[in-house]
Amino acid sequence: MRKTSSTNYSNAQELHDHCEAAYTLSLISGRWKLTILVELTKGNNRFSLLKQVIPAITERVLALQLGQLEKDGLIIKSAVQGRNTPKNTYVYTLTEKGVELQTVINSLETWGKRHQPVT
Amino acid sequence: MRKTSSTNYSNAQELHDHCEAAYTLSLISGRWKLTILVELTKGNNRFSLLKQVIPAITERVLALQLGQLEKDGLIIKSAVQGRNTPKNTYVYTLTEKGVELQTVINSLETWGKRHQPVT
DNA sequence: CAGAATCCGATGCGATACTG
DNA sequence: CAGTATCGCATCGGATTCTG
Repeated sequence: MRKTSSTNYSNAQELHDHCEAAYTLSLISGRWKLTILVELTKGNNRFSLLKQVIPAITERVLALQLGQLEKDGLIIKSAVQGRNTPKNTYVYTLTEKGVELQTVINSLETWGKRHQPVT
Repeated sequence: MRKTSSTNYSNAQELHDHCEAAYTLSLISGRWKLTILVELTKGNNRFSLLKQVIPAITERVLALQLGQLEKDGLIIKSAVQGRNTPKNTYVYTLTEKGVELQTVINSLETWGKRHQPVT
């Protein structure tokens, strides 16, 4: 439920409408989104797998960010047919859009490697 | 004044420490930072100029984001010597790090151009 | 297995008014 | 000119508990 009337909202909206970079940025701005995308490319494509490899994330937030990534068309959630255990199992896969984000992530990473202050 | 004890904070910290991409992302994640960086490359390098070309931003937020960009070493703020009007005038210029961010911004923009749904 | 529900603290951004 | 101070609302992310 968004307050579509707030200046906050409309500012963001307008920004995304005429600045492609800002739009792209908004899709990957979430604490765990980059991590999730990376893990998906590694093949960790189920909810429980993601939880395992990203221990610090809570189920709530994982579900939240997966939902946003799906809504934004970066990933697809599909049900898995288990023959004898047809339970609620899903796999998350990257879409074409999601795969092409790799380029962006790479450039973020390259810049970070060059300029992140040593800790 | 940060609550360095919160999980929220430490999660972010650790993420930035071992994921270069997330670190880079954090530096440009602010509603107006991309816009500011772009305007700086165009030569709109003073506080009042930035206000003019980005009418929707408030002075508070402009000062805030300029401060963060400076703290992160992306821009430098330097005083200007007016001969007869040596008032408080400053120019903001991109550092080497800031200039090299252009590559990243370009890739964000390229992706956005290809994939942003038409409105 | 894959979440939904509820609660809450931390942060972000906008509005307005004031200042060296 | 270039901010700072105070306020208030909205969003984000974490903790915990419950469910089809």
